[in-house]
Amino acid sequence: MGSSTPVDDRTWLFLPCPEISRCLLLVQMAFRLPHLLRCDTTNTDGSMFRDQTYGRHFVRYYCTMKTNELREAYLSFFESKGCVRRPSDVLVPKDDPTVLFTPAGMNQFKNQFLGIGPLEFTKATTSQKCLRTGDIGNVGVTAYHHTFFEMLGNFSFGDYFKKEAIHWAWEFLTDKKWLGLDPQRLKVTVYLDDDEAYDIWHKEVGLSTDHIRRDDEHENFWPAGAPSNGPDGVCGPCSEIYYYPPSGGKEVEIWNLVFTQFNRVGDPPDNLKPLPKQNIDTGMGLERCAAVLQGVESNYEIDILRPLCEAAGETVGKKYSFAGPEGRALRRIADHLRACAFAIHEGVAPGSHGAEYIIRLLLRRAFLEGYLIGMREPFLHLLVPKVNELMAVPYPELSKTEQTVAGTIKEEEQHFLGTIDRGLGKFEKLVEKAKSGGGNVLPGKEVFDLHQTDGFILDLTQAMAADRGLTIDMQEYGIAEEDHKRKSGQGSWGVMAAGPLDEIQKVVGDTEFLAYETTSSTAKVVGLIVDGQPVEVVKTPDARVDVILDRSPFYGESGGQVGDSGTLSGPSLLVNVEDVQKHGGLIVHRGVLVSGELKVGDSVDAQVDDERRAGIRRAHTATHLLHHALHQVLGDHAMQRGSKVEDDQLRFDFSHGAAVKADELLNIEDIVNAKIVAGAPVSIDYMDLKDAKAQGAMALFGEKYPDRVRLVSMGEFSKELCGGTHLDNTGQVGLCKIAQEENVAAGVRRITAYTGKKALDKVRESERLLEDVGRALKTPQLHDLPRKIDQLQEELKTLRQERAQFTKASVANRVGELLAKAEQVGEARIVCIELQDVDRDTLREYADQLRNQGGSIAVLLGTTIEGKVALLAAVSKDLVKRGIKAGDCVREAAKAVGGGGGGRPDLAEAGGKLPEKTPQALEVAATYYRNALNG
RNA sequence: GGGGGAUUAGCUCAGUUGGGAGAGCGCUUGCAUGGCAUGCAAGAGGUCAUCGGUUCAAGUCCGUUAUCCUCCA
Repeated sequence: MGSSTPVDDRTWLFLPCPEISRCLLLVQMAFRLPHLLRCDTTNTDGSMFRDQTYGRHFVRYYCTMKTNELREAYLSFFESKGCVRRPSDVLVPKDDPTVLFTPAGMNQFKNQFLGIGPLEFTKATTSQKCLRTGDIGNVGVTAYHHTFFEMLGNFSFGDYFKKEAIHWAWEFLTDKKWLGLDPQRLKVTVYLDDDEAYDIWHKEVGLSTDHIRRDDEHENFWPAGAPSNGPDGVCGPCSEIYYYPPSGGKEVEIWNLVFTQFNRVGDPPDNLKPLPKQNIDTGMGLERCAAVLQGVESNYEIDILRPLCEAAGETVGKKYSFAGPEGRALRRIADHLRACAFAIHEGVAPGSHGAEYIIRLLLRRAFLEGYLIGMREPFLHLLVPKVNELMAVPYPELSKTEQTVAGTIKEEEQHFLGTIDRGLGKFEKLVEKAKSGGGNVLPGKEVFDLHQTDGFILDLTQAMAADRGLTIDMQEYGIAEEDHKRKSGQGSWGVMAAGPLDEIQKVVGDTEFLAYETTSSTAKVVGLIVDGQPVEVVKTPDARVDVILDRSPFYGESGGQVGDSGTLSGPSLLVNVEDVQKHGGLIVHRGVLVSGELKVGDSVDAQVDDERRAGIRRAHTATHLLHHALHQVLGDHAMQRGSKVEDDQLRFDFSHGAAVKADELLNIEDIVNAKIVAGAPVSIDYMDLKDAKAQGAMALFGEKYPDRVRLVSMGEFSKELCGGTHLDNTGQVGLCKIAQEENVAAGVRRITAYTGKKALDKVRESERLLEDVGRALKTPQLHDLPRKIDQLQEELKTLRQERAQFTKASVANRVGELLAKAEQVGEARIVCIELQDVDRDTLREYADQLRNQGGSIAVLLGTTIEGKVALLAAVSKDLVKRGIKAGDCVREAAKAVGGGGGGRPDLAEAGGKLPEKTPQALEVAATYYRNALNG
């Protein structure tokens, strides 16, 4: 490729081009790319470029608008319009149960759109990292599909509306100071009857009518099709902006302006009620727009993605080119890996549930692309540094978790290789079966079963089947898949609609939060909810009720700390509060009405269960000590990944690649308890987030923090951002006992520990258990127990062996006698007798020895075991050949003792419930054998 | 959150309609063999994960618990 390099760190981009003069080419390129800085068709020595990807003639160029610059330009443009620049929300929202991943820029502003809570600003702009898996099949195939992408957005909460949104979008796209795109290449759409938007585009912006199209509710309404099909809630028409590339390729939707102006209530007609406050929600795909500005045909060719595709190619040993045979696979690897790296960075490791499962799926699909190319060892993790390098400008924090993320990915890759390995055996059997049946189709049901139980992704099975000239019955597969989906139960995503709690909050505002200062106070009831509906009064005894107070000493579950419990009381009124949750700024007391009645407006005494709160405080402070100890013993990578703090017990998840060794665990426990004994003071300070970080405070990646944070410090060794309730001094924890260490997801370990009273209880419990065992084994010296148990087991084994030998010997003694007394029918003998004090094994031993020594022989033995009859029939091989069947015999005989049985022709067993009838059963058997031998 | 599956010898795994617990590798011993993954023979090694149920009889059928794998949302 060309020898000269760009003047700064800009990356050359490449396009095929016709063989034309350099001058003409420059004009053409300048026309295409408003930000073109430099372009070339030849090397400095005048020779033509040669490249297998782009052919003989291509142009090499670079332009000012790198993706990072576009992102920055967008944000500063809207800042200049008065929007507040907000950081990207986390990719995996922890406090929004309606989504697994942030799907769009507006997600972090849900409450502002719904009018819940205070408005710190009325317009905002963001570049939001998003993850969607709905179109995963298209990723790598089309030019524009991603799972992970960034969305540029500007938002208005009752501030500016259509006019500004449209004008600003146009200004940013076409003004030479900003993107400077050719207006002739832009066309827009509006919703069918949105004349307001149409007129702004046509009359104010000056777009000619052939550049404006009206589209229906499925194309130009949010949510799509909402007027006819719902869901209920806020909605509105959209206006989309399309770019028509000079290459004549397909148009690209680069910007969608959503005008949320309605609240949908029920089905048409007249179901769209105007909202009192109108909002703006716009989204511009960063990668798409970058592709337009950089003059490339696909998002995967832009400066922050193409190098990743190329790096992916290198790790699998293939050269990446867009149209090359591995192009699609490498793009998928690049896309999925980017998504996984970001999610894992935020602490969502591959797992079996929720978001964690999606990440596992993405990672496995990415790995599979490499596997099908021929990779048989982990390779994805090698690309993590490349992702971080390309995304370092907007997300510098990625570098801090690089090792953990790469390690987690590597572990999952190895894990998946193991899964593939295990499934291969079953797959081979399927192939065998299909081929031996003469067919070349694998049954869909069994292929799905392979997928469902062994994680064999369909693509893999298909590829491997194709290698052997087999296909899969996809229709049957589809049926099995549907069936599984139905059985495993489909949950529905919540839609964006305000619930009764939001209504209450709009009226009364946030609950005043007293939990840091006190555990009891008087308060006024400002809202009651029963069965999800707001009510004015509750008087049914035992009714479950959610109570909202104007102020509350209760701590609502958050930051891993469980909600308080306690009571709300008044004259002749008692509500048991069992759980307390936070909903936005509200504290929701979930409880049961024990007595009296509760009305909105009532004054109540709110009393937190002090003892339980004290236990929670012990556990929470101990959690910080544990976090500190983990860093000391395991290293700084042992970052918190989640926690659950309860009454004197805690669960702490952290990243660590391997099981924590026993001695490490002891060491951790020692450090925690040393810090407890040290009695370090616990202090709480409020400060700006950046100051706290400057002090080295530990914060969770992927957690959203407000600008003012609460810093919890213990002595000089621990500083964490935390909203929980803590002790005044670490000494008050008393004791911390680690109970368990386990694996929860790839690269994530969990420690369970107890504090205070429960720690003591746990120790006592195991002591008592040991003492019980010692008593049972008559070993008062507990340290003798392991030896005692070994000794007893050895003894038991020896006795069993001796007994078996003894039985064998005693059987041998009697067999001769039994044979001597046996009934003779021709050449054969019949032995039908009852034995005393023998078990089933001994009966078999008799039968074996009788057959070994008795030549042609038919046997039926009976005995009584635990009040029930046991019968065993045996027939020597020569008699079996004559058609005498032990199974038939024993079945007949069993009827006489009220039972049934069966077995093989040479040996069969049966039982019955009537021991006193055993002689009759023996007679039935003898008769059966006689008849059979004579017949 | 829900679904499917697994758990049998030290290891890897078979085990049909319920009727006598198996193979390969490894281990021990003996014999053969001057050498590499040597050959032959014998042997040891099992709470069939757990607890309960059905049955005359459960590794096998049903349920519980634990651990692991896996899928769906």
